[in-house]
Amino acid sequence: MNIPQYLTSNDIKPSYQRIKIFEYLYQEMNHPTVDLIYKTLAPEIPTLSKTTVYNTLKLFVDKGITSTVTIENNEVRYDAELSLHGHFKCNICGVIVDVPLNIQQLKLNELEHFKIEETNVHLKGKCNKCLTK
Amino acid sequence: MNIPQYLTSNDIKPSYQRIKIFEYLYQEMNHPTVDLIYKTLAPEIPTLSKTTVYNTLKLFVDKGITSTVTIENNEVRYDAELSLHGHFKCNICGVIVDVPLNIQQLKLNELEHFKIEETNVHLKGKCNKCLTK
DNA sequence: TCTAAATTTGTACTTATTACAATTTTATAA
DNA sequence: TTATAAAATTGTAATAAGTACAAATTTAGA
Repeated sequence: MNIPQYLTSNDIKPSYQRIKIFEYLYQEMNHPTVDLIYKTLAPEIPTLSKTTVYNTLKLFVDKGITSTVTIENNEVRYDAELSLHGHFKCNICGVIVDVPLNIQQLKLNELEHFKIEETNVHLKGKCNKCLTK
Repeated sequence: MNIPQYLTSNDIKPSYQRIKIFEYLYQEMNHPTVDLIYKTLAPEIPTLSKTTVYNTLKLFVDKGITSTVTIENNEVRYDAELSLHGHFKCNICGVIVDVPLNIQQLKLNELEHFKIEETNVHLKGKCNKCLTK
């Protein structure tokens, strides 16, 4: 994955900050919060501002290369994985894992005449690791 | 539905405020925010405090007679409907409608050894009403 | 190199929610 | 009925995520 090229092809000028932020999202795939992104990147980008992180993620979302995960109501998380999938969050260790989803599974008669533009599936509980401890 | 009795049977003392707040939730079924509950009830309960609305909803959630709907990340909504269901929010008019769900539809092999304690399905798009305008 | 546009940054502001102490109400026992 | 303790409610202050916006910096083109 050539990130500058990927950004350019999505109508985003590949500035240093944008490349670094997308690189982090894409390589970690850890559904980070703005705060985690900021705290992780600030040491290597000493001038980084949290506003830039907010601005950049908003841009990524607008351009369609990142989606938001609102599995908790007091923080937004970000995800560079674009295929349809849900999320499971472990209430013990806090890890968020992707869950493959078949959209067909959710097709519902009740919404036949509705236009569904966004599908979010959020599961919570205890992950395998924490259960076997 | 006898609300005082219902609250009592769920280990909640049926104070005037609690009865009124639950009554609103249960009768309107409109997935209100704290703010909407407060603004709606304040005229009939002049001494009502927003903190009481927060406290009361937290109590309802703890006791299991209300659930939260985090379909938007900047506000929590509340729901007195306890059966498993999802939510659809219209991006135009803002209405939130319940969507029946079959849990079986979501059973996923990937989470076989996970313990799922909560399932949230949030859909967004345009409702029938707004589409035909 | 100069200039305009785009980007980044820092500060102030907004707003949902929480913390907490003071007040009020309720329930109980003398 | 009255005194008292516990519970509930209230108001204010604090917290924290996110936004607004203007100033500073960087980038790109002439």
